[in-house]
Amino acid sequence: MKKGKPTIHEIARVLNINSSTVSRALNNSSRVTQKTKDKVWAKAKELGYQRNLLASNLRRNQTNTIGVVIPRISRHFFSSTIAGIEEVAFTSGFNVIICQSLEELDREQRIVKNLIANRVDGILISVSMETDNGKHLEYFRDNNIPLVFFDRHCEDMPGTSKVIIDDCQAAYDAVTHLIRKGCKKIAHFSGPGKLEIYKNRLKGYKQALLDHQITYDPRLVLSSRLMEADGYASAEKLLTNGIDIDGIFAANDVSAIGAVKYLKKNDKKIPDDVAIVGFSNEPISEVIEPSLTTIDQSGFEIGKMACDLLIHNIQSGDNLVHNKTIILNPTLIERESSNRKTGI
Amino acid sequence: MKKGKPTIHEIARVLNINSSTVSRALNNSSRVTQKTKDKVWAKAKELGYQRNLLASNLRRNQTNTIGVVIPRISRHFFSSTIAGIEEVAFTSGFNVIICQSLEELDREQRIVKNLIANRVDGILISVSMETDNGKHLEYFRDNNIPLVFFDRHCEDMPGTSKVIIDDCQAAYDAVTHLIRKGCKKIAHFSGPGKLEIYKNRLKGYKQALLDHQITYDPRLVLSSRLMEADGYASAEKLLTNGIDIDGIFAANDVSAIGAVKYLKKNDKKIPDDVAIVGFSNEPISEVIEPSLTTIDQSGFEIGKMACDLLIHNIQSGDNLVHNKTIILNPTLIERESSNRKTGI
DNA sequence: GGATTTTCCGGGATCGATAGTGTAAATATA
DNA sequence: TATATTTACACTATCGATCCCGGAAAATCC
Repeated sequence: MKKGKPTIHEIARVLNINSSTVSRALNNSSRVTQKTKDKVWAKAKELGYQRNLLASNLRRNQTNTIGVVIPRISRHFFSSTIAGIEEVAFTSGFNVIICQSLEELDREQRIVKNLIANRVDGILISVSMETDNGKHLEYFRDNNIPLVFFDRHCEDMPGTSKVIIDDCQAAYDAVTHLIRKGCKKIAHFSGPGKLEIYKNRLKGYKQALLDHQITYDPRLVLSSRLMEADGYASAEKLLTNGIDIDGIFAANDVSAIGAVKYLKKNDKKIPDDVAIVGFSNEPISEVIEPSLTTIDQSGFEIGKMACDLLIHNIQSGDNLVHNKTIILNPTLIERESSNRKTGI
Repeated sequence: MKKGKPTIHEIARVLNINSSTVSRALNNSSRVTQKTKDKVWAKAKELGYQRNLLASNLRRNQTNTIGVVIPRISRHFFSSTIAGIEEVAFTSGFNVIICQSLEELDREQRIVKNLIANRVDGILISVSMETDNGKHLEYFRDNNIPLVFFDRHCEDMPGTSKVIIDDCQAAYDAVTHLIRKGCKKIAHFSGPGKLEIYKNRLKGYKQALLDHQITYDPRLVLSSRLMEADGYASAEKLLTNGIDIDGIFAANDVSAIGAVKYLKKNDKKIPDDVAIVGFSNEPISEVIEPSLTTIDQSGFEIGKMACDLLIHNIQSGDNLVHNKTIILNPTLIERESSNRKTGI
């Protein structure tokens, strides 16, 4: 007979008290007697009352929700960050909306608009490969809504917090590791040049070569979107063009695995003919044969720190805290794909 | 000087027209002149107006949002379903809220409550391993909010749509495949007995044995939460207890891989000593050595169909459609882990 | 016991957008 | 020109919860 969901007014009507009192009772306000609270709680349970968060959020002008924008959830690194984010968010009473850009700027822009329309209290974002500026994110700065980058960030937004890893150092370590293992001609699979993280990984690559008196050869750097097929194609391109290499540093594991597959298929020995280092420590990198040397980014930690920072910014309401950058130091995980006998 | 975000009233005030007209103009209603629309659009852009979905949703009593509850996004199967879900949802103008239960009933209940409070228009759910009844989901049925199960469903909710695979048949095929390859003593790694899908996989396992005159030995069925460590432990348990096996049918890939790791470590040959079949076709199953024979569930298709069904139910508002069950037929993918020479 | 403070609750406005109805102006018709 | 009809917008209530203000009742004090 009553079709709609019960509201506080419904409860108020039945109990013959005012709806404000019901609201206060449900919120456990000190301005209501325990006796009244009990009555209200009982009746609410009886009617199956469920607070309408739309109304509540509208009135309070806050949603207790944070938006998370990532390229794709199927990447282990990102699902780890989400796990970290959710852990922190949950204990602080925040909800999380997860959105995937699928590496498309267009989608990312739509998502961001939508999060704004949904009035999230803050946003955590790791931008897509197509994102070369933060124009679509300016709204947050202008409206004083906290935003924290993690991992992939925009260089044109200086006044923004971020939690990143030292990509340059990580790449430097990876390449140095290959050099120590005796590699002289190291190729680098890089991502879209727009992205800071790939620029920095390239920078680390170059610096490592420089510091070890190896001349930088631009033909050895191949840019792509770093999917498995890209890694496969890049390896193929190098070998079929007769470009001689004895090591590969790939900017992610997936492309490294593509290379592994090509090399194995063409009877190249890993690591003895070509040693390989990936990036991100995807679970698959441990299982593949040979297992892949890679850089562990500890996504879970990054997620936790980014979310901590964001919530802190939300709760302090203080823009002065906004500009905080946390740089984590990733660690090299040595596995078979670089385990040569022929070290220095 | 103006701190808050602009509203339609703000636009109305500036243009000296009524806010309803602004609303209608922004919604491109035919009840407003093009001239007025142009003015409103221009001013909205100028002020950086962003519609407040909270208010809009409250007023319209619909959110254009569907809630998705899955055990964990890091599982490839689930991230594929999400991709399918998002594709369909997006083209129909729906937003998606993704939530992970992390296989905990407690979390699942909280998530569901929260989705209700957020007034989602419908919900897609694949329940956690701890979920043995649908009590926390009754609200949807009672309030006529569409709900569609996919993959993991509750048997105690007969009047609910679901998109599932024929787990029994898939298991039957998998075990028959092992038998054809010459296995006589096939172990089965099963999940929590509460879940329909694991019951059905066990059923298919038993039926296949029966149909091929192999006696069912309860000692060969090991239940766990099917994590990698569980598979490892299960394999260890079988071998150290001196239980002789020559085949394993695992109810998911992750546990199968645990077994692979244990067996390789203990110098058992796969597939000649023990042949293995997993379930789900996780990407890792293709990469591991030996590559894993498994069942492909085509998560993307399941997600698309489930979302289609849900949106149809939402838009028709018709409870008669609710009870629709779609059963997909999964396919066996043969790889090295079951590729024995010693077939029948 | 009267005055003052405290306690507890009611009334009404409000958040921002939208739907239904009302009304003046514009247009069409006679 | 007077009337009927359409057009284009204004007005107002509403969604459900919350917050500020104020008033009556109860408790406290002198």
